[in-house]
Order: sequence, then structure tokens, then C-alpha cells
Amino acid sequence: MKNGVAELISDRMDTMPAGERRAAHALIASYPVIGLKTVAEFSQAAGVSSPTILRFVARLGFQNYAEFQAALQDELAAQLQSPASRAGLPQPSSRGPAPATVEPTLENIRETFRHVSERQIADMVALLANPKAAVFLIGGRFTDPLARYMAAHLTIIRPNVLHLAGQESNWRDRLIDMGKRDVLLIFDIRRYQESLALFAEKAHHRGVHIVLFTDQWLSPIARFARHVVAGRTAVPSPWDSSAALFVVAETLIGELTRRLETDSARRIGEMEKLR
Amino acid sequence: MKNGVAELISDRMDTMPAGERRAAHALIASYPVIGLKTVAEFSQAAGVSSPTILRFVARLGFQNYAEFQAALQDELAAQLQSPASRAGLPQPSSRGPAPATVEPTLENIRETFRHVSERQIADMVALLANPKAAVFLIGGRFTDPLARYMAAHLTIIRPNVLHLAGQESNWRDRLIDMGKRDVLLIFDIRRYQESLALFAEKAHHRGVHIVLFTDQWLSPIARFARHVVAGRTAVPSPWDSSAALFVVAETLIGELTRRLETDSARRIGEMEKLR
DNA sequence: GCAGCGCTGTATCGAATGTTACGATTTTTG
DNA sequence: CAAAAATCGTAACATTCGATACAGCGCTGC
Repeated sequence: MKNGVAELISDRMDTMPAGERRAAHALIASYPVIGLKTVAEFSQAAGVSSPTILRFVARLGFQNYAEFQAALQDELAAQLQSPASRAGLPQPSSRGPAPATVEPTLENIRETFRHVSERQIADMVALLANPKAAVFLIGGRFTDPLARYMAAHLTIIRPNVLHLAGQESNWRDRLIDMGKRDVLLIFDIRRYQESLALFAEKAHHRGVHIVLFTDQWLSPIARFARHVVAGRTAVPSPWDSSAALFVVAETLIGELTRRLETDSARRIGEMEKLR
Repeated sequence: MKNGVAELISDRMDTMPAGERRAAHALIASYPVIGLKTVAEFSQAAGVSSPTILRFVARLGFQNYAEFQAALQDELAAQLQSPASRAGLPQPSSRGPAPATVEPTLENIRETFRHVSERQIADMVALLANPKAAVFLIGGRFTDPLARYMAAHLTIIRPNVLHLAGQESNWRDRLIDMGKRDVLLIFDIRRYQESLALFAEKAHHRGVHIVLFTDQWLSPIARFARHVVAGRTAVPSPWDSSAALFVVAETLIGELTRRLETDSARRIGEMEKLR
């Protein structure tokens, strides 16, 4: 199985330091076009420095950047040669009037999970599984409901969950409660909100673990994030679709619940009594 | 439309000298990968010299080779974005990090849309398209974020949108504003919340059009609803999945936006000014 | 709390690349 | 058939790019 730079990445992503992981995310987010550009452009898109990009490709096993690009090009050539590269693919639309946005949404979800490794999910779940670490959630204009949705579930299976709502000043005041062991889940898709980025930066400086849910173009917050989930959002509609991120959120909730099974079962039992 | 380097080539191929035509053929033969490599490699593959390649791209209208490559890359990025870009990437089954809940979720979405006719969607969109009819949204414990998500979008494309939040007493007071022409969108999956059912009943008696988003077992509110969307929620997890309803909500938002295109465009324009 | 390690960014250097000038050769035209 | 125009390749040039050394920093382990 010599094939696939993408596979190489998702295999080794877990063993990478933070900066190189950002490079990996940037590459996978818009695969593989970014990798065909210059190191400088790549580094800028990933929010890291040029040497980090080079170390990243070195870790993938390439001797130099040119060799890495050649691999991408070969892969691309093979891909475009195959018959699938035609414009109007016969959609396997089983039946049904399913509006034009549904199939793309399904594909977005699949594609998103293709770029999220099991290990990554496990890591995020592990982060959230520590009941002593507080969990804060926040989202942007359209994504805050996702944060709420996740918060609604998390609150049930573990303590110390807080959704940051309302005025921006409210968030800021909460910064004081955030410490090194705590986790901040941020939902931010374009147009990225500056206020969120500012908040994320401050939280980052306090040592908070940031988990970012964003789109494939990566919110600037990715710079500060320990984990980044890049969901596909493109659909034939004036709006971006957050469905992929929604499903990722549900997945995390499910996995976390399984992991905390015994603890949360007891917790839920107690809650029932309190009604 | 600013389309296609390939088209540019076949347009001007006739007016090209022999050497440049060889370059054109080489590029089209393995489009566009050759063009992403260096001038030297390109020239060698085409059997001409480097300057000829440069003259070739100049004739296509590009200022320099970099600009030419950028055009190819953009084209490639656009192409890989939407259609099934799977060939080179890890195959769905070969490498399935996708946790056990994802496939069922996808199937839930498909199944849900199998039971929602285009006509039904059109009817609901028509209901929501009347700007004079107020739209109220409300949801249950876990589904209220869906209501919020939808409200966040609706607020932008039309006036008179209100998400009913907070204390139950707040909702009740809003009943007085609801009339025969108005629409109430309710999200309610099991366990169905009694307070929602009560509220729905009262609204129903005031003649409000109720649109219900529920699960396949149908909330009792279905009795009062003019439209019912029954989303599949079953996943191998302790929780139910609201992903299918989420996608339906996004679909409605998209369709409604399209329908209100002219109106909402003007509205959005005005909103931008107010920033 | 301190020392050691690993990671990352800045600055610099060398190399490879794109670009241009010029002359050889072919093609076109009177 | 001759002269002029155009095309193309060789070679030198300048620029940009990739690569490397080094120092600052945070983190980990003792």
C-alpha cells in the first residue's frame, strides 16, 4: 500500500507536534491543492512557519519538498485519469425527490469523517472525559446552536459544563474561571467572527485546551487549537451547511457517553430522583 | 464566465506556432498535472525548450508562469470541491474511521427524505414565505438548538421571526401575539415534553399553523400540526440523533431563501448597511 | 523548582527556477 | 531566388524558493 499521501497523513497525524498537525489539517482541508503551491503559501495557509512545513513533509517520509509535490502530482494524475473525473456524474439517486442539497450534504458528512481519525475522536473524548476539567462551549452566529446542542447533552453526562451565551462581556468574565486543565469547544465557520478569535486567543494564553469545529477553510482560531475538526460546508445554497459538524458533535456525544457509562449512569439516576 | 484554461487553449491552438502547439498538446494530454510542475519539466515533456513554454503561457494571456499555475490550481480546487473527489482519497470502506454511528445517521437522513415529498417541502416553504405572517420557533430540551439554528437564518431573510426561549411563562405571553395567519415551528422528539404539547394545543386553538419536526414515533403534537416532518432518529447510541431533522431544517432554509431571493437580497443589503 | 529535551519561528545561505537577450535556423514574401 | 520576418534554442541573468543553523520558548521529568 504505497499509495496515498492522505492516508500517510491520517496515519501519522497523531504522532505529530501541534504545528505540524496544523499543517496536516490545512493540507487535508483543501487537498491536495495547497501542497502544490510554494512552501511559503502553504505555511501561511496553515498559520505556521515555512520550516514547520518542511519538517512536516520530512516526517511523512519525503526527502524534500519537491519529492512531496511529485507524490501529490502523481496521485492527482492517477486520479484524473480515471473515468470519474467527468462533470455530470450519474448520481445514484436511489429515488425520491430529495432536494438538490441533500446529496451534497451526505457527501459532506462522509468527506468530513474521512478526515477525522478515530484516534482524533478518541483524544477529544479523553479530553472531555475528565470530570474535573471544566468544559466551556461557545459558537458563532449560526453555529452557536450547535454549541448549545452539545452542551445540552454534556450537561447530563458530566458536571462542569457551561455554554457561554449572551453578551460578549459575559464570556470575558468567564475567562477568569478557565485554567490549564479546562477545555473550550469553539464552533466557528466563515465568516469567522473576530470576537471569537480574540476570545480564543485569550483563553489559549491561559493554557486552556481548545477544540475547534470549523469549516474546511479553517477559522483563524486553528492557530490556538489543540484539536481541529474541519467539516465540509459547501452545498448548492446561499448558506453553508453545518450538518457535517452537527454529526461530528453527535458522534462525540455518543462516544463520550459510552466512555463515561458507569459514571454518567449514576449521575443520570440521581437526576431522575431530583425531579 | 472566466472559464477554463483548457478552453483557452483549444481556442487559440490554431494561431500558435509549431513549438507552442506541441506544448499545448503535451499539457492537454496530461491535463493539468504537467502544468503544475516546473518549466523545465514541462518543456522536456513537450519536447521543446523552456522559453517556448513561457511564450506559450504568455500567448494564453498570463503575465508569467506563476499566474498560469495559479489558474490551474484554482480550477483544480473548484473541480475537487464538489464532485465525487473520492478516487484518490481513502475509500470509504477500506479505511473506515467513521464510528459506528455515522453510517446509520446517513441512512436516517436518506430515509427521512424518502418520506418527505417535494410537495410537502414546497408547502412549508410557501407558508414561511409570507412576510406578513409571523414565524415562531420553539423546541424541546435537546431540539431547541435546532429551532435556534433555523431562527438565526430565518431572521436574516425575512421579518417577523421570533424564537421562543427561556421560561415557559415567556412563551405563554407570546400566545397573545399569534394569529390565524402565523406559523409556529415546533421541534419535539421523545421524550416528548408535556409543556410543549400544551403550548401547541393553545396555539392551535388560536388558529396558528403548526409545523412539527418530530421523530418517527410522532409527538402527540402531530394532532394539531398542519405539517409533520418525521425524522429518523435511531442510532446505536444512548441518545437519539437529530441530524436528519437538522438537514431537513437546512433544506427548508435553503429553499426558502431561493424563493425569497429578491426580497431577501434587498433585506440583506440593508442589514449590511446597518453595521 | 530546576535542568534537559523537544518544538517552533527568525534569519541566512545556497540552489533551482523563471525570465530575458541574442543569434542560428527556418519560413514567408516580394 | 533573395531578403525579411518569424520562430526557436542556447546561454547568461536575476529572482524566488527551499533548506539549514540557531536561538527562544514551553513542556516534561527528575
